Amino acid sequence: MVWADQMAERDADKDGRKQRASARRSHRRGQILAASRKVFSVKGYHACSVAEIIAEARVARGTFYLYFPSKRALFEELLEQMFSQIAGAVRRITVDGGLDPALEQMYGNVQRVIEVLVGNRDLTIILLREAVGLDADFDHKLNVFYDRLSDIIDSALQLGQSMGLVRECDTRLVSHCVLGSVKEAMLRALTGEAARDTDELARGILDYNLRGVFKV
Amino acid sequence: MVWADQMAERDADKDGRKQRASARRSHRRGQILAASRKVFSVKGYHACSVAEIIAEARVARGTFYLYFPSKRALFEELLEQMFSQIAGAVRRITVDGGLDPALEQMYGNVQRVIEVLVGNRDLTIILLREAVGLDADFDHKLNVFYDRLSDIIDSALQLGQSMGLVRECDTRLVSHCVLGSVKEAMLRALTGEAARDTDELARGILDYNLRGVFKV
Amino acid sequence: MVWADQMAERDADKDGRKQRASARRSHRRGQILAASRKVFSVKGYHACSVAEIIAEARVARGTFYLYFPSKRALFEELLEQMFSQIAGAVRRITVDGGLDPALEQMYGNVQRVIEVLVGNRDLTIILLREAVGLDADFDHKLNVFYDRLSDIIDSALQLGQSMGLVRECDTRLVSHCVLGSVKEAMLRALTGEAARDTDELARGILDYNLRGVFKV
Amino acid sequence: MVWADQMAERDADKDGRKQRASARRSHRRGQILAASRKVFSVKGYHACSVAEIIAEARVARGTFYLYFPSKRALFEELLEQMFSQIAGAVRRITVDGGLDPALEQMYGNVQRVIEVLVGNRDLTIILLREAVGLDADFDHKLNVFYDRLSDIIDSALQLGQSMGLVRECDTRLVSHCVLGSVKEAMLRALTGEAARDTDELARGILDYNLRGVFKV
DNA sequence: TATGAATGAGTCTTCATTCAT
DNA sequence: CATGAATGAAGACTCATTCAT
Repeated sequence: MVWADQMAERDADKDGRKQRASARRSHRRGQILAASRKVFSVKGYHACSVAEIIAEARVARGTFYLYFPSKRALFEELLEQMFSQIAGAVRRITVDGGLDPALEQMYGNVQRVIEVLVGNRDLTIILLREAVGLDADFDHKLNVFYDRLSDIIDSALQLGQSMGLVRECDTRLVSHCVLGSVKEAMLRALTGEAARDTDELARGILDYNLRGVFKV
Repeated sequence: MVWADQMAERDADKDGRKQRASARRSHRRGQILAASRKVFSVKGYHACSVAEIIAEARVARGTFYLYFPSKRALFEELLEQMFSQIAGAVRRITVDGGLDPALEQMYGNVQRVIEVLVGNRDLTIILLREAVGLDADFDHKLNVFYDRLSDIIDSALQLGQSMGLVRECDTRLVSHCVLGSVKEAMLRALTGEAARDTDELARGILDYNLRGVFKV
Repeated sequence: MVWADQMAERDADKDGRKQRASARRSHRRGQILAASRKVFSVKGYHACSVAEIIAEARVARGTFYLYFPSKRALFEELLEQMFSQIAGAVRRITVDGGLDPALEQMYGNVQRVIEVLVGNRDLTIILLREAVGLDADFDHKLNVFYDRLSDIIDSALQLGQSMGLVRECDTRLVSHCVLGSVKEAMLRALTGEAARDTDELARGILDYNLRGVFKV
Repeated sequence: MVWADQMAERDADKDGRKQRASARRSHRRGQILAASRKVFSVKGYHACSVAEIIAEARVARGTFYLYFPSKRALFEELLEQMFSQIAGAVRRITVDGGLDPALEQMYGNVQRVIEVLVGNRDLTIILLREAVGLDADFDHKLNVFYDRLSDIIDSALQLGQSMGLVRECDTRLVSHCVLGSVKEAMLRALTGEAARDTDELARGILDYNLRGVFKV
């Protein structure tokens, strides 16, 4: 074997090792992330200690801090995941073509969000139940997130108004109402014992938001 | 002054002292209750220590435990207060006379609740933000409370349906939506910097819930 | 009524008041003393709080400190009572006449002590069980007391030796043994459910101490 | 070095580390146990705080709770040690051969017990002075222990009676006397400044118990 | 990289004692 | 004298984080 080959092989080795190491690395992270998701969703942030997380993850105490700087940071990352997934599911309503797409787009948004929430039951419960009250800084992050969501809703409403679809109203206030109705309905749907059909949920929530409870 | 008079006077004295003592007693309770309401609403249950409460209340550590068996019990009492006030503001819709009273009754409920919430800003924030995640037992209490509210809404919806006022829908789901919309809207209204007009809020929230966002 | 008579009457009044006051005073003390004796003997010094004592005595908190400078001082006084009673029951053996009086004197001592112990069951239990371990200062007092008792026993033994009644032995060591045997036997007798006959106890303990367990 | 060897070595390493860790672990326990033994024997259970124990043990607060669930549990373990050592030193008297072994066996028991007590001076002082009055549950344990000892003495006495060695007497009462005499004599011997010869002590105590104080 | 023993700041709670009425 | 509300020092215990191996 010539020199160059040896080098090449060594590099390959190194890469392999790195990849393996990296895979192991992310594996560890995943272990911890998954375990914490499970534990947090059952007992809540405050009621669950690092000890419980590492026990569930079958990882040593030190290892935990090898991958996460603190319990709080881990929690933040967990929620960050949710943020991006939900954010990814929501798309701004556009009016650049198609027939009556606005409504369909809204429905799509609602359904996609619900799917994300249902698909990440544990994370959703965490997000909806107690992602609040950790400290001022954290609360701020959460507010920003919900503000973003509510902004999207707000602008959709305004768009609807300009299109003559949405009635006269305080869109700011109504966007909060919309957000709240989705949050509560979903939390109930996820924590209730009976599993609900995603589509039905989406349809029910959307109907409520569009038409209210009145007959006419 | 004869013996009987002296006794009577002494008794009066004693009663007077007792009354004053009792007044002081409840005053202290009030001090602590108020201080904790303030502190909890700013920093949250977990982030605030007994030390902070007694500092705010300007009361000694021992005094705290003279009036409340534990930090947790104090918190529970705070929420219990809210529970009863809100519950007291909500009245079941009745149909035993009057013209179109149902709608007015709903409006009255919404407005009264909002008034209670606005009038107890700190408590409301505590209730809406983090009265959750303390422990299983406490969560249960909260759930029971919200269930009761949502039950009241539910039966109002069913009544409305039987009267032909409310459209066909999953009243259970919709009651959660209604509850959620009120919770979120109120939390935003109370934590936002701009104070909002109670009446306007009530009207906006009610409109949203009755008619949805659609024009027609 | 003439002046002198009035004065006399006033003085009598004053005395009467003083006496009554003093009687009340000692009455209060007695109340507290009795209550604490009861409570201490059941739960022990550390396990019983001032709150329990005043509850049992039906006396206000402040009143307690009107009669006793501290919980600890009260306890000391309780034991002091025991000390003097026991000390009063023990008399030095004398040889100044009578036939074989020494033995009878010993028996008398043992029986009188036992009577005191039995007659003050609560105090005895307190004294024998946990009058130890409060703090160095207190332990010292207790040691002094027991040393005095054991000294009395010691000198009785030495006297017995000089009279040819008591065998050759380390009287110091034996005096401790004697003391210990009485303490343990009495504690068992008093805390055991079956009440024992005082005379029988005295006889049994004395026999044991004089003749040991051996037949010959 | 082949793979299997590497693995073996790694395992050996791991084992080695574990063993060392375990050694360290028990070392820490020992440190704390020793420190508490010292502190407790001087100041007593109640008068000594966890702070003092960890100061003496030169260990952090958390470390204490790493090895013992509570101050009380530590204390219990300390006494448990004594229990088993003393219990191990006492053997039932048997009559299945040898010449006059019963007496020698008794002497052996007494001496072995005394050796244990002397060899664990601190623990003995703790046991004899204030292993009482902590709480009902603990007192019970202690009573059970002493009952066991006194039972052993009792049955030895009964055996002695059946063999014609021990005189007619209430063996129950006498067994308490014997126990008490040993307790008191040992406590005095251990807390007195002058160290005493074990053998002399044993002989003195045994003589006292067998023959009493009388000459004949 | 992985481990888990060690750390100590921080928390809640108790209770003997004081003092204004 | 009597009261009991108020005090605050002191205690036991927890748990997120660090670090030597």
